[in-house]
Amino acid sequence: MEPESDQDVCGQWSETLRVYHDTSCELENELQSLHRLGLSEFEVLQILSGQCRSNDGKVKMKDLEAEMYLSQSALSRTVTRLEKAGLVTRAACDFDRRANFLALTDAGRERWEAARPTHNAVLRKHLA
Amino acid sequence: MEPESDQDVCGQWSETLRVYHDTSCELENELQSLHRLGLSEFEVLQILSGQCRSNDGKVKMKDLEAEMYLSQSALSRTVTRLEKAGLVTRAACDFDRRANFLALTDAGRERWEAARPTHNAVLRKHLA
DNA sequence: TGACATCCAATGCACGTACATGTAACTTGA
DNA sequence: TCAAGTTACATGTACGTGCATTGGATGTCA
Repeated sequence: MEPESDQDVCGQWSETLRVYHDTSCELENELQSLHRLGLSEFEVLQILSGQCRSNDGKVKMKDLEAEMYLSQSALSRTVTRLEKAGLVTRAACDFDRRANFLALTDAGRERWEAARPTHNAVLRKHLA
Repeated sequence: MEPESDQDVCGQWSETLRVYHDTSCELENELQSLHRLGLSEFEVLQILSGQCRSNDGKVKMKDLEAEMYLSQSALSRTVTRLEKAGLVTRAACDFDRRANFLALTDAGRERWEAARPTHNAVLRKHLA
């Protein structure tokens, strides 16, 4: 907890920028070219897959939003793209008809499982 | 150099995402509201100021591009915005008329010096 | 010199994101 | 019970970015 100079934090920020840009750029390219998925699309599939915290296969938009660095509107459109691609389904919630339950389709789970090794490989390459 | 599990790299990546998004989001907001500067605009001013590596006050677009995580086209437009705002000047290079020399105007240096404390404060807050 | 490749920067275009707003559904309190 | 406030999600709009292409300048080599 010693005080840090401006140079220190500046250098730390540069390093963060480097890692972030290099990694997310390659993630974007690899996921897009190998699996036709944008990075935030992959991240939605990842969460819906139950990989992070267990779920019964259904996740509300609000919960999804809380786990992602994406605005509500961007998330809405991302899910729309995934829905049009047949990878997720929107289902109305019986108890609160404002809310949507999202779930992976079979195709969605297959696509995610196919893309996961690619995602992990890039992370290993840049962070290991 | 021990092998890292998928969980390890995944957690590391989550942490990087958190730091990156929290920090750059607040940088963007603070610089915009207090100094009418976007983050990449500030970064251009920062480099032109000679803060990083010394320069004679003139920097070529290509050199700028090499120091930023921004495409050539995005950089070209960013500089156009700064030029329209009267913060930088484009000057043709005598020796290579393909190249542009960029330089801060007085207003550009003033804006950068005003914004620098804001930038540093946000970095300290998130990285210290 | 001339023909062709390479390089620098600008621009048309498509796309993803954030902000502001709209719409419908739920909640609260008198 | 109903009006006002709140919440969930979608959508209009503006904007910054990347990719592909263009135009002009420089380099290369025969």
